[in-house]
Amino acid sequence: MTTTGRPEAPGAYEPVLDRLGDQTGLRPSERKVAAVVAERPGEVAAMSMAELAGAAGVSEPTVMRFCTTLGFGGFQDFKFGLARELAVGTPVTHSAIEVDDPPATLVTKIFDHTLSSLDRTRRSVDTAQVERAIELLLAADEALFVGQGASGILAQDAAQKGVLFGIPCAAHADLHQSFMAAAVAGPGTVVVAVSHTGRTTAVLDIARAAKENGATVIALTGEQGPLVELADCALVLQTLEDTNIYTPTISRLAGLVLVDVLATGVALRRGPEHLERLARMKEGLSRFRGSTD
Amino acid sequence: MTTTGRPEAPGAYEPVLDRLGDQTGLRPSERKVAAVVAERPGEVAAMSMAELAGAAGVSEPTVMRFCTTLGFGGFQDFKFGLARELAVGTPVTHSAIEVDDPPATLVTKIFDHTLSSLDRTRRSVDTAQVERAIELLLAADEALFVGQGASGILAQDAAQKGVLFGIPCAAHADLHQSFMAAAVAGPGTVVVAVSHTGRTTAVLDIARAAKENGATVIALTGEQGPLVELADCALVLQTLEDTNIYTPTISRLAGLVLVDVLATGVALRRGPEHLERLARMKEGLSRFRGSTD
DNA sequence: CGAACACATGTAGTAGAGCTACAGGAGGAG
DNA sequence: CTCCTCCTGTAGCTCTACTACATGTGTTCG
Repeated sequence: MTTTGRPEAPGAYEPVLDRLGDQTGLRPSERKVAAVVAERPGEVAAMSMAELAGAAGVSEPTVMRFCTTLGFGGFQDFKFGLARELAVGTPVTHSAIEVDDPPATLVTKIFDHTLSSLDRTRRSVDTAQVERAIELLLAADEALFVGQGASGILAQDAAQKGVLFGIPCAAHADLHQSFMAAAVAGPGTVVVAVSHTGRTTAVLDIARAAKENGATVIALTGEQGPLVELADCALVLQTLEDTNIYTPTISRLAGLVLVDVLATGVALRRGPEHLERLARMKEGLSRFRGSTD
Repeated sequence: MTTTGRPEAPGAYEPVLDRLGDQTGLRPSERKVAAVVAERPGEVAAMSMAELAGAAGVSEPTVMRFCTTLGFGGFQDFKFGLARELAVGTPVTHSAIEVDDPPATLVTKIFDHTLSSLDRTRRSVDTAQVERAIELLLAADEALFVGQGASGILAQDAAQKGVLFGIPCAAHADLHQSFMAAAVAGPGTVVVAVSHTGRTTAVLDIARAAKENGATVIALTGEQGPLVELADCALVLQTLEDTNIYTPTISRLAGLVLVDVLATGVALRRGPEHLERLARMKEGLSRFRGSTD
């Protein structure tokens, strides 16, 4: 965006609630403020300075100091940061799922966690690599999506977007088939290797085989590692630390969105007549409702 | 939450930017304000009343009237609403994808759209139906996930969460297999029928067959329709109007998150020893890195 | 065709918000 | 015990958001 200090959108983003925990560097009375904020962030977002000061049992300047200590320009700035964080969903760290949560709470917590996690992922996406991936896909004659387990589903999803990519796309359920396809690949093939861990051996083997045949390899992964080193282009998706039971979903969601970005990017660059074909196809699809989705 | 008029979190939620388009009911000079807000919402969120008035070329009370006309309590309230909406991502309606968008813009727009769309979906989820679905799954002996095309991938993903559900889960790539499975289903079987349109004939047939055999049917769909009428429990996910090329993804993402909610809900209710088994399994998985994801 | 009305807009004024400079007081070191 | 340092609250200032009122403009009806 801009490089001025004046925030265009509400400020450079650093998690607010996270920092309330490590009270190092916070003065004693400021911790009272932190406690109130951590306890009822929603209410605090609607409070005035005097109200928050009263609720915490301190004076107004203390609240002010609390804000500046946290790195905000002032109380207003702090409130916006808080509102922003609340809007995007309370990170699960602060609202861990409990065994006796009713379904309504469960829905809220999981959606919140998903939203805030996707939000963070967005900020970590390397657009240069995305651009490169789009170019590689544009130059390719065919694409092969490879992944195992959860990542396999992501690969299949990507392959379904073949019409957008405008080239033949495949994602084999069986990795042996993928290996065979990679073994006969040529310079015109792009292999998109999906692996959350970045070290799935089967996927690595396939990527390596493809590369030896002169094919291009795009890595879609969650961590640095052997797959990234091997690939011509690496899309690394940072998600929140995976600590919970239901975790792998987040990275998969982030992957899906990124595949969307790639597909859309490629489709747009293929020019107007390609987009027209897509529109016609969509129209046709909707007319023959009842057999597809 | 609370039932008081005083907003706990920043206000009852109604899209702000959407309403800037239909300028019916807006006074001429208020439209100048609306234009500025629609054009540079990010900057506006950081402006004071005087600044916005200056930017729009009107007086401060006009800005004030603009806010109240939109249904906000005042300028502050409006700013919070705006900030909230910006935080969660600008809906694509207001930042449609252009052919010449650079990748960075593409990433931002698509992520924004996804986030805001998921945000809306969250608000429309019927928690009573979620609770019912969880109960049905808890009572079941086995689960069968059915879907075609994009929804098929969703079904597969759900089936992969079988360990969480704690019962045998299947999702056949071939719908004939699904039909056969449904044909031999009994009262202990839960069929989760996934269809974005809610009128996919093949899926409907399978659901109907299962129901005739006494199985329970949970519908996971995007619209009211025959599937919902047929089902014992209907999870209807409202997403933004599907107008764009890359649309189906949103509904699929929403579906994934909801499946997450179901899986987590079921797992939690199965009791501590089930959770322990899960933890052990996860640990085992991470140790044998290199073959799974 | 003109007068009166209603509506839209800006001007003036007020209470309170956020922020700053300064002084008092508690706690620890010498 | 005394001094120094850091923390906290008091007092005051500026500018903000908001309200009441007056002016102007467009429209309708006699």
